[in-house]
Amino acid sequence: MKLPESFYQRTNVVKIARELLGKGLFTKIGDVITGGIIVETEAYSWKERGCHAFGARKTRRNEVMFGRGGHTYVYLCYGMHHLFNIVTNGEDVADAVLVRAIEPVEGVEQMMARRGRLLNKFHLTSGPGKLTKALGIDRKCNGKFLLDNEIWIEDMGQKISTNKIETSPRIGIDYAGEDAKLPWRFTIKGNLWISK
DNA sequence: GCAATGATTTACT
DNA sequence: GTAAATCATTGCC
Repeated sequence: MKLPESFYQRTNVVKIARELLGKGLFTKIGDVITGGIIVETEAYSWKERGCHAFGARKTRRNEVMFGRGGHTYVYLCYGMHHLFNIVTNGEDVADAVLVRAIEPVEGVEQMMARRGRLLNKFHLTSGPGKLTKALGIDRKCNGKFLLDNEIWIEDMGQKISTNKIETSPRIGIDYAGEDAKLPWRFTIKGNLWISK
């Protein structure tokens, strides 16, 4: 069952990031469905420097973050990796959740083929750039609605208890100064697909 | 118009 | 452990 629009449109992006753990992320591209369980997320808000929309600075790249919650924000980093975000909150509030890692469930063969067959399965989706490649997400997927049938999030009926959730500072945003220390990264304790 | 750079991954010294 | 790959977006000229 897909998560309802109202899930994304709540105002607390940190809480949404935590609740997304254990949910299923799926894509259907060229009639092939691939996806898995979300095991690692990070929250971003326009109120802090780590976010592209810091200070409510609206540009063509990040404008989708200013839309209503429930859309995707896909962006190319380091010239070769796509990063997948989920827009949250209401119109004109630029908050988003970065999905950093999933545990493969659906279409594993297809994901291996996309990533190249030389890898062991723990490297398949254990990082933000890797999971987008495995799921076939690229910048053409920017701005998709999560209740359509190309990219969506499902409630897997799986509940992650609070003591299974680990919080830590976000990764790769040293330039954000003090904001880089915010404990806005969430992982499922002990899961093997979490990025290092 | 143009140069600088990043929410990363991979391979190599 | 460190460096190269590689390009859309950004911000300044």
